[in-house]
Amino acid sequence: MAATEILLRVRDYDLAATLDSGQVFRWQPVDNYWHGVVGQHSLQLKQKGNVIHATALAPVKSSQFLRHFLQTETDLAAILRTFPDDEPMRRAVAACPGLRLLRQDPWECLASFILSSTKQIVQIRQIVALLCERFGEPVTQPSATLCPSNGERDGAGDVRRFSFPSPEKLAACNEADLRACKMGFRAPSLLNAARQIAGGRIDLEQIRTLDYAAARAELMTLRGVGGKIADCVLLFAYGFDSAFPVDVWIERALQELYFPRRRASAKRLRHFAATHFGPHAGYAQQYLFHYMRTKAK
DNA sequence: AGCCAGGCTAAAT
DNA sequence: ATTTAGCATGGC
Repeated sequence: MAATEILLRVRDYDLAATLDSGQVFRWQPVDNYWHGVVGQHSLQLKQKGNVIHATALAPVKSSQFLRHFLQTETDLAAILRTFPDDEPMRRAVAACPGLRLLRQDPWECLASFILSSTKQIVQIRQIVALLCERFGEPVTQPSATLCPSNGERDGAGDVRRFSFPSPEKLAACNEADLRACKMGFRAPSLLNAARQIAGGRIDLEQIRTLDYAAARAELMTLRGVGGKIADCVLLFAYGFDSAFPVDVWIERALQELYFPRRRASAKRLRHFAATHFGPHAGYAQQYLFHYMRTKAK
């Protein structure tokens, strides 16, 4: 099969940490490469120093989609300079200096985070993988060496991959179809979101044109989408850098790192988060999240 | 066995 | 205006 090699020069970039940081759920390390899918492109990525090597398993016209997804032209140093100069932030950045935010497709991001509530990241990955296998389109040609007995790997150890299922595809499902992907009580929320979007009642492209507050309110009209999930989508898919998703890890981080003496209410923590971290608060959030998750182990 | 997991919603203070 | 069960499922 024809493949395309893409080389991207980067600086201040930690590809592995970024793909494994809980903002995306479909990338896995296989033999020194990260395997994943961006849109309809099946990709293998690896970083050597300041170069990211990408192999697209089918021909691509331009590397633009990949540079956009990876945000390789974002000046990370400039963003880090806007962070508050305090001890917790310095420690969080020092723990992973090349951690980045990606720029995801809004629907994939929204759907994935609807599935994320009270799930561990490993389980979110499993649910999303099942959803894509069942309802996505194959993005790699199943080869003659494909072993149907396990349905996943061919002779070279490669993994069959699928696009993320479209809203229309999921809108045509019923709740039981989705529950079969182990998503439990999240199934009706995902189904509703798919139908709202497929039916044009929510326009994910139009949300780009709104300001942060309006975009957030629009996403939160969806059942199963509260402030945290809306902020994840605004940050990871639309690039609203001021969005600061507050989950259990971040709540713990703020409490332990910034209010170690007294117990702070959830409201106080949210207010602190919204005012303390500056115009790229979302990046700061990602550093704190990564710091808390890695220092625990 | 029981608790908790990148939450949200509706009900109860 | 805040706090608290219930919600599926799986890993430990």
